[in-house]
Amino acid sequence: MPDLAAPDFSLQASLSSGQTFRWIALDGWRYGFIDQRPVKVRQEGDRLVYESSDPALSPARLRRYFALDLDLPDILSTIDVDIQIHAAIRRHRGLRVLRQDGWETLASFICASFNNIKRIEGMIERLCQAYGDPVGLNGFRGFSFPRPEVIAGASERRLRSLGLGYRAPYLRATARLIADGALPLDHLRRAEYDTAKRALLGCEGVGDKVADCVALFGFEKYEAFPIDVWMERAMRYYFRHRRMTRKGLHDYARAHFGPWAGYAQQYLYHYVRTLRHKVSDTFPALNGV
DNA sequence: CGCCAGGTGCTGA
DNA sequence: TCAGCACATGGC
Repeated sequence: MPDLAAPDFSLQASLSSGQTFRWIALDGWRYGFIDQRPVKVRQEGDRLVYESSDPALSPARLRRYFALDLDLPDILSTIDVDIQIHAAIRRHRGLRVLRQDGWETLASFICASFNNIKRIEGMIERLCQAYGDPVGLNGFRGFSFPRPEVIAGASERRLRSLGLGYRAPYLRATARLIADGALPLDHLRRAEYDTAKRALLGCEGVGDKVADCVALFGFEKYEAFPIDVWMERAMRYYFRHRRMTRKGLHDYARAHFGPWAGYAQQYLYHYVRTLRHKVSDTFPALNGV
């Protein structure tokens, strides 16, 4: 079975930190999709073992998807600037920001707004069952993520029946934008962060937070610093700036962490989400204030 | 049951 | 520019 070098890597932290919604644990493997092709992976020490029936999924392709070409210790050293991020890094070292498909990331995070991860996973799975193509790998049966053209032609009623709620028209409108060529996602990969984010904000259902998630997880914009309710809560204790707006926290964090702020965000997000106690106990500086 | 969730769009100051 | 509000749904 093929494998590749995976130093400074935690598959578990990377797949369970809320950046991707489609990987399934089964028989000691993680099943998912890369380039619409099913693949299974497992970490063994500092090797990543994988299997796919499609030869197009080369070791180089997986290396890129899991960001194993980046020097993680070097990245972490640039964001390790205070005791809170230091604790998050110490706990989840090896977490990497995956390089996911741009369209799938955009569609997924439109569904993710004002929602919880369990339900997001269910919504996306039903979306794939309804509009994707059936694929299999060993005992795994799944569905590819639907192309924008297919979602663009879906009825709002049917999308709502999948549980998308008020996001249904947003998703369809965005799919149409992509299908019509009005938003060329291919260009965004090479664009600057500001340019990419501005373009993404032109989609319905995409505000600051979703645009930052898509820029970071789908278009390699590592300066992006998405602020959801968890990050906002943490940041208010963290930076003692409770009165700042979300935009204020966002700009402050980007300046604080620098060009790899997106990595800092992902470590902090996963850290506060996996604590057993409240965020205010982790960041006690303002207790009683 | 009530509260919460990887927020956004709209409105009115 | 910013605060306040409605919004669908289901997990817990």
